[in-house]
Amino acid sequence: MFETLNEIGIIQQLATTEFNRRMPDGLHISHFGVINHLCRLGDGRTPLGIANAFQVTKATMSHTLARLSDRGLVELKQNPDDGRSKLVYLTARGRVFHERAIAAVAPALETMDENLDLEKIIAMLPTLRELRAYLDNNRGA
Amino acid sequence: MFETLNEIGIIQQLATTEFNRRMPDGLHISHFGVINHLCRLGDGRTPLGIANAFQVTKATMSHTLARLSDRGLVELKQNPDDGRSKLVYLTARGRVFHERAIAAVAPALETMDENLDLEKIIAMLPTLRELRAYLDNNRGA
DNA sequence: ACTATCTAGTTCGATATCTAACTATATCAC
DNA sequence: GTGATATAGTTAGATATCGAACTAGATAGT
Repeated sequence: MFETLNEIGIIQQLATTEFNRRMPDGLHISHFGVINHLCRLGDGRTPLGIANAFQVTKATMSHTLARLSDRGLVELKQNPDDGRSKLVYLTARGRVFHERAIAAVAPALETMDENLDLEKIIAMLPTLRELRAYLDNNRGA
Repeated sequence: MFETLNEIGIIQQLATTEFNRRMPDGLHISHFGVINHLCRLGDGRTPLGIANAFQVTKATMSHTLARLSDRGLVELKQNPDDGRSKLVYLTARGRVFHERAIAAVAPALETMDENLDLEKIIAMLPTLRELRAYLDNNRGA
């Protein structure tokens, strides 16, 4: 178990560093993650909802969204249904960034698909999801 | 592929945060990693060798070792065979820390073993190692 | 032997993340 | 309705990590 977690930690570190290098405009993969989430699943989501989707703290998401907002890639509006809350919307520039980021990363992903046994990698997904769900449900326990 | 990497990233984040909370003396899991490495495989290794084992930069390892040295958990000596290099040795306090850290983390790992399908998790190891090796060999490519 | 290149380690600046403390709004109990 | 508790988001402080620039020592080519 420890062995597996260790391997996962190293992979994540290598992958993150690699993808960060490829991100346009000096942005971080976490920024892409948020934009990608909003593009794929639709915008108008709350910061907390996005934080939970990525399993980061709301403080971290607040920071990430502030950066994205500074760059004009997203816009935060008051939630009309809840005075405490905000809703995050993509801007036109945000959608352009999404396209460019995908283009920057896609070649590396394709090369990986060609050089690794994709079937085995996809076969790990259910087990990885179980592991994630367990860790999520037992936080701070 | 992206899906899998994303899942791995989230697992690593949750696991790191969780284990960091459990580390004695406010130390970080990366500190434990180094001490554990030296305990299991023997000390008297170079900083760069340890950095490569964990796939972090030498700058990061320099920082980590400085912290461990401040706390008296390791000792850095000049390498008699190479004037540029140093060798890292565990202190008695370092070995005590190792015992305490193991004790702090073991229950959580055991609970995981009981609640998850350990066989499937171990079965992922070869594929994870391939993935790690690929990323390692294609850094900055 | 000398010079150019490579390697080991450190230092510096930037940044993503965490926890903890704070503000403001919602909800619930009575 | 009013007060206690819970939730959304922000801010402050700490730290691990990275890349780049630097120093010092080793190695190779001529």
